[in-house]
Amino acid sequence: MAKAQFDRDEVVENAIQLFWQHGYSASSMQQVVKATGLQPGSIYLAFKNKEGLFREALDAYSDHSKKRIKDALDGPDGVLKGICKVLESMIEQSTQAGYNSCFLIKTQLELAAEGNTLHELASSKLDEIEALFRSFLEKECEAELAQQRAACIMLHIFGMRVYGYKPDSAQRMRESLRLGLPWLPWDDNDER
Amino acid sequence: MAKAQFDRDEVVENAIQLFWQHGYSASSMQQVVKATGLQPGSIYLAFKNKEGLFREALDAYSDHSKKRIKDALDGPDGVLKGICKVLESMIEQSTQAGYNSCFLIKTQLELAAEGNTLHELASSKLDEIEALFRSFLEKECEAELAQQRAACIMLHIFGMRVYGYKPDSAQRMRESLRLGLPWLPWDDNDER
DNA sequence: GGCCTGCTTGAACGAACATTCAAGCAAAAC
DNA sequence: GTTTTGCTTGAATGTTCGTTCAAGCAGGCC
Repeated sequence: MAKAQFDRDEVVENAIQLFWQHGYSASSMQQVVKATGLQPGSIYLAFKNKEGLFREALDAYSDHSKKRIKDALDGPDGVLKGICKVLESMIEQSTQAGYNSCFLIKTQLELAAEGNTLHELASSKLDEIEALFRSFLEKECEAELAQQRAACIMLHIFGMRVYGYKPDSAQRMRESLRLGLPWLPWDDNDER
Repeated sequence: MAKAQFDRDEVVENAIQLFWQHGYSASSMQQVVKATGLQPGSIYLAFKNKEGLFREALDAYSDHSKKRIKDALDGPDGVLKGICKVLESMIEQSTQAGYNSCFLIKTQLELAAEGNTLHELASSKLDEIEALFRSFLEKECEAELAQQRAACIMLHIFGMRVYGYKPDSAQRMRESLRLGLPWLPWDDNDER
């Protein structure tokens, strides 16, 4: 018997790039074939169909995101400082050429029709990220406050993921974060 | 010569509903034909192509949005109170069945490829809305502060337009707004 | 060595896509 | 009343879509 001759993670990584950039509907299987280097038959055997590959790409993207957040919040400077770093890195991303918001948010908006399973998958992944912030915040304050603050963080993240398309918006976003999340230990040196 | 036998505004309004719900790529001309009641030939004569109709829909949606904001901020209770009302009405919208974020934001994210003219059109419309808030705020405070506050409002609006998909998020959004925009005259009676 | 198993290949499929255009038609112009 | 003008019709166009599948192929197993 022959084992799969491709690296599944690498294929999924390429799929993330394609789907993240163009969205679900605007990514054709022809583009997928080109981006992954696989032939149609191999893709359909390994992932069942376009939706299966997309689902796996969304999963992998979400895992990366959660890992990055966990690592930052588990870091030596503590939870609150870690949150600041995560938020600042998102601002940083928005200044780079080819900035593309967040794959989960784009998917949630694109496939927002009621009951669409990919929309719901993206929503649940975003919920998990909010739950992640909440669980870390519960080390710092009581449960209800932690939940409210996690929601407030998500609202600001969502805002930045859209506002980031505006050129030269980084400074404005930094100011807004300091105003909207005053309980975070902002470093004024960051505020160039 | 025969004049157009359809009501252009009505057609555009139907196009808004379709494109707003499904996005640009996932709306087929067949669906457009059904939604508008026009035959393909009439659509192509009147709007040139799918992109032309979409552009006109985006224009009309943006005009409606700006008008609603202007009316609220010109209202008898003053600019700041008007802003509160606009924001509260957005929270209200998110609680309704079939909630669908904001057409401009969805378009900006869906067609985010560098240089896409529809992406840029949506971006410029969002900029105009920010400029609208700024011009009204300049009646209340100095220019630089007005600009910063307008940006902060937009960030919160963007956040709500995404966070609103989460069930039962209305109360959390109200709290976040009061915390993030403390210079607005919030009515505690609204805070059920 | 010869069979089996299961991945790979890529041409082919029907369906759906955006768009076109010749023919039909009705109101305006004279 | 006749001609002209320009919107409407809807079948047809060529392309691209997601997906399938028979044939090819190569390592694992006896």
